[in-house]
Amino acid sequence: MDMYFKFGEAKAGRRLFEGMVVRDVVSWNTLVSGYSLCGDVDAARCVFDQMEEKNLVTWSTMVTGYARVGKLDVARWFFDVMPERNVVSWNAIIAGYAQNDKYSEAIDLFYQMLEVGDGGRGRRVKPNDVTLVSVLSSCAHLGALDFGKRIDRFINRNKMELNVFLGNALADMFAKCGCVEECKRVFEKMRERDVISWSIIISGFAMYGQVEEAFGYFLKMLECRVKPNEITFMGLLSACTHAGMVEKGLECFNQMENEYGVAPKVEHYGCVVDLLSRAGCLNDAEDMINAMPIRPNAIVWGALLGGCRIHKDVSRGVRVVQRILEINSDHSGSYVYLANVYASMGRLDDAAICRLRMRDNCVKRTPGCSWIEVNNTVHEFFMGDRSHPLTDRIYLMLSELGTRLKLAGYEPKTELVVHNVHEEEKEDALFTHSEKLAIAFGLISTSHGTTIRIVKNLRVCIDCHEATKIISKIVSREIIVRDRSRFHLFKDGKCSCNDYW
DNA sequence: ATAGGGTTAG
Repeated sequence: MDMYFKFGEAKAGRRLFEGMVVRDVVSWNTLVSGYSLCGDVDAARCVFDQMEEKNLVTWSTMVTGYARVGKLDVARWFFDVMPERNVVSWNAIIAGYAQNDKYSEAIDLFYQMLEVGDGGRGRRVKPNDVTLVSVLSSCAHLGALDFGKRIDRFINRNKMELNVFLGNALADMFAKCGCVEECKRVFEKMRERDVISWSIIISGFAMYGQVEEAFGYFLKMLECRVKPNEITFMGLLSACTHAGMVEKGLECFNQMENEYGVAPKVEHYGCVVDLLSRAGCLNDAEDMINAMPIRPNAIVWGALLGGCRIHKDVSRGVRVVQRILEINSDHSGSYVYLANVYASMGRLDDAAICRLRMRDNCVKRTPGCSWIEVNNTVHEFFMGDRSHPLTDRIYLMLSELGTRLKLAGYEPKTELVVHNVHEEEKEDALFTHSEKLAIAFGLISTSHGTTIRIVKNLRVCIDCHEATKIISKIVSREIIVRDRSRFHLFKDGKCSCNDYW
């Protein structure tokens, strides 16, 4: 019966169930999980409501079913009211949160799992490898290295075997938390590796712009006769993008289909357009979009727009904005670009109209956010944020940094700030960027010489990048920033990205 | 027998 459901044959599964002479709770559960597997939670719920005898499995199935379709509140309700819970029920709800991008909540629940167990009789439930996979994946997304390291110690202390799932999750956590060497160590230690393991280590090196290592592992992967997939090639292509290696990237793009039989998807085109655009090959980038066999999305055009901004190609930029707004009228980057172009030409009225249009369409820019983990707590900062308990000391540190930065020759890069404020206000706006707040907090709350690790949701801005380089020198600290697509290692006044990002 | 897990451009 579950075979039918696995192949999406819900009706056949149901017919088989109807024909059964003796039905026990297991056959009912199979029916419920079958519907849930096909994505039809409502049907699963309907069966659930008809069942007279329910057990742990029935309840857990409902938790998974609702989580799978993104109805987390309902999943949580089932989890909260179920009469007893075992490790699988906990895993179901934790995975549900993690898979719906609620990483902090997933980790909170993991803590609760350790504390309360099944809730009813106070019996503790011990996490297993499946639990840790979801928790590690959440750490990876949050960049929560300290917490990830504790999970690593838990694995070692309990002598848990690094199976391919757990090993992959652990290696990916290290890669995404700024420790490629640890990622490598885990990868080498794993007894079994699949295409996902190889893709993780390749994109791990890609995030640091280490092309040689990324392609080195690609060659080893081929030697081990593991077939690369579309995600492996995303890793390789983004390695080329992060290092500005146009020729190698194009070669890789051509080979993926011709030699390895992996058809490029819109994501791969996006990556190559980004590669060409950053390098200033705007004609080639635009030609590539126009010749694509699949429909370009707003992200592909957005990559070209980014290049127009870097290389100040205004006329192409305005043309690209039109194409983006045709596809997605909510694209905040386009409005901001256009407004800045008008403003820089002195057409302030047009700039204002553009911003009004953005507001009328209720387009919101994603607010910049940075966070830093200190003593197992994640501290989050937004631009101009004054909500942190240590705000006074943070701003004191910021102004001290400001003075020392200017002495060291730093000049605020105000050109990209909105154009209707005074020069001094622009500088203030720059100086309270979330990234600088997080760095200032890191400086006052960690001991001298400690590496500061920041994670941010957007790409690092040019001014923060310049400022962070100098800060790393004047305070003699390594500062590691993970932005939305790569790592920057600031040390002694320089950044590992060589100012290419 | 029936429930739980990892990688993807901007």
